[in-house]
Amino acid sequence: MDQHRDYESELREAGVRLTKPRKIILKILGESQDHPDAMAIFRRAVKIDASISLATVYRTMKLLEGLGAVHRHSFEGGPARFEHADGEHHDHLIDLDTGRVIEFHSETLERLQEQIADELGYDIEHHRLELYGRKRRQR
Amino acid sequence: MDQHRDYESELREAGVRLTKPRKIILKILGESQDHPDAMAIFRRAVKIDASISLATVYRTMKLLEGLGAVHRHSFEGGPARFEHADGEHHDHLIDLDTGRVIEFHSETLERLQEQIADELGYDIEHHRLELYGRKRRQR
DNA sequence: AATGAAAATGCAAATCGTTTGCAACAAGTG
DNA sequence: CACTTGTTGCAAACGATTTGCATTTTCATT
Repeated sequence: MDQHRDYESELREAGVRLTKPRKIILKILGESQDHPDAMAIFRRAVKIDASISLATVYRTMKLLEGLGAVHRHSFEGGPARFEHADGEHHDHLIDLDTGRVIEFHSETLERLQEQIADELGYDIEHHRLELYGRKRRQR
Repeated sequence: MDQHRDYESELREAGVRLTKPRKIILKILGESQDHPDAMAIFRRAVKIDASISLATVYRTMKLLEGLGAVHRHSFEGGPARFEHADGEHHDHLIDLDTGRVIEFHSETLERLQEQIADELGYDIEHHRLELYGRKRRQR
């Protein structure tokens, strides 16, 4: 789909102001390939503008989440981590040794979930699938 | 498998003392068909013994989790919820309107997950699959 | 049944991640 | 450039959970 959404325009259209902290956070999210938590975003932001506060990071993440611009993930034992909502839907495999997050997608799996919910008489609003594992040593 | 594990014996074998609070909590867990959180367990426990403290509930849940006697689930937005580890593995469908938790199991789904992890070069330690949905109105 | 060492408890204070009230401030309109 | 309103930074509040510590319990031993 849209590989490079123009979040700044989207925000403006949504009627929210394009402030300095927001621009900086948006930039950071765009450049992040990992899944940073609020504190990590805050630390990166402070390097660009020392006056940014952690509260604003949290407020901005909530705003962006509401606008569908970022996804919030609450992996086991740890603060929420974020990723910008570019790209397509995927699930996550968390490396228990490094904390690294690997994204994957399986259409079969998606359909299977829907089928299961359907059999239980439910419509899925959203779902959460996380695999926690360790790199297989050797081949 | 084991439909009625004798947790009291297991605890003793594990070298932990069978105290009054622990017996009460174990009893509550055994009788709970829902997935109570620490506060709910605490409230039920207080009815049996008014001197129990919330801290002990938390400590006991951590202990039981470590012994594999209970599973801890951190569903979206809310405190951790627990269930005793009887029965077989299953995943959860959370009713967004009522908060009710419905358990389900799919061997196909389990195998699919393993296959995906395998392709990524990982061994799954455990996983978390939660479907969030609403009851389909009508047939 | 009485003894004692070790473990477990209750309480309150501390912690972590996150949210909020409020006065000062900045964005976008005209 | 001024005004209106949204947004910020700060610090205090928050909910869930954990912890330090003095006091109680458990349970193996007498």
